[in-house]
Amino acid sequence: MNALFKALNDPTRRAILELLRDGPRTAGDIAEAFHFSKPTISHHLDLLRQADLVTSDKQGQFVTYTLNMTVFDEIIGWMMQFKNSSDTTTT
Amino acid sequence: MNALFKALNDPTRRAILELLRDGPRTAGDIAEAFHFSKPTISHHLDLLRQADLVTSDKQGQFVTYTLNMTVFDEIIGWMMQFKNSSDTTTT
DNA sequence: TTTATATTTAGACAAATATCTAAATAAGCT
DNA sequence: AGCTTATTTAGATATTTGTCTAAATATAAA
Repeated sequence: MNALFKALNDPTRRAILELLRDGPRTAGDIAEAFHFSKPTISHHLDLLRQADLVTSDKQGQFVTYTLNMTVFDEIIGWMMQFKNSSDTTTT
Repeated sequence: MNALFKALNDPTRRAILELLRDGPRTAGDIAEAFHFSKPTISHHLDLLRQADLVTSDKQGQFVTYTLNMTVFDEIIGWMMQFKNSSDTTTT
């Protein structure tokens, strides 16, 4: 949970997730989409991977990153716990 | 959105939110629930307020903090955008 | 085997963050 | 007015974070 919120607490990393929403991308392609150095993007990808928000897969020289959507359920669940806290109505 | 994720990126602040789930609390009551100084908790409450996750209301000497649940919809909405990214089925 | 390409690792550094103590502010009480 | 209680503000400090350049690693191609 800690790694998850940590990973989400950066606009570049959130933008990377939004980019991956359109499909998997190689590290190089992701780096080209931003005005940061490749090592910087590599570091961001590492944090996203630590949070399990993305998976990586090496094919030859290329490393492809893919969005892992299952984790979002965890956060949504955490959020939901607040939504209904003082709401006693039944729909 | 930035202030929101920033506020959520700290275990103490998330614990404060969970505490407020059971109802409003004064700054002092919240501080007592943690092993940090009052100024530290005051600062955390400030960040939560900046993110609009809580509201504060001064009654005499006491400041009561209340969970603001409407903001959670914003995050849940952001999350949902990922859940359905590669899901083309219509329910 | 040398060269080129893709990516990560290492190390440095400035900026942001979480925490503390001391002091300031504000309200209530005697 | 003076004292007490509740909370915030100010300033200091150690840690974490985001970024960079240079170097290392790994794969492919010639």
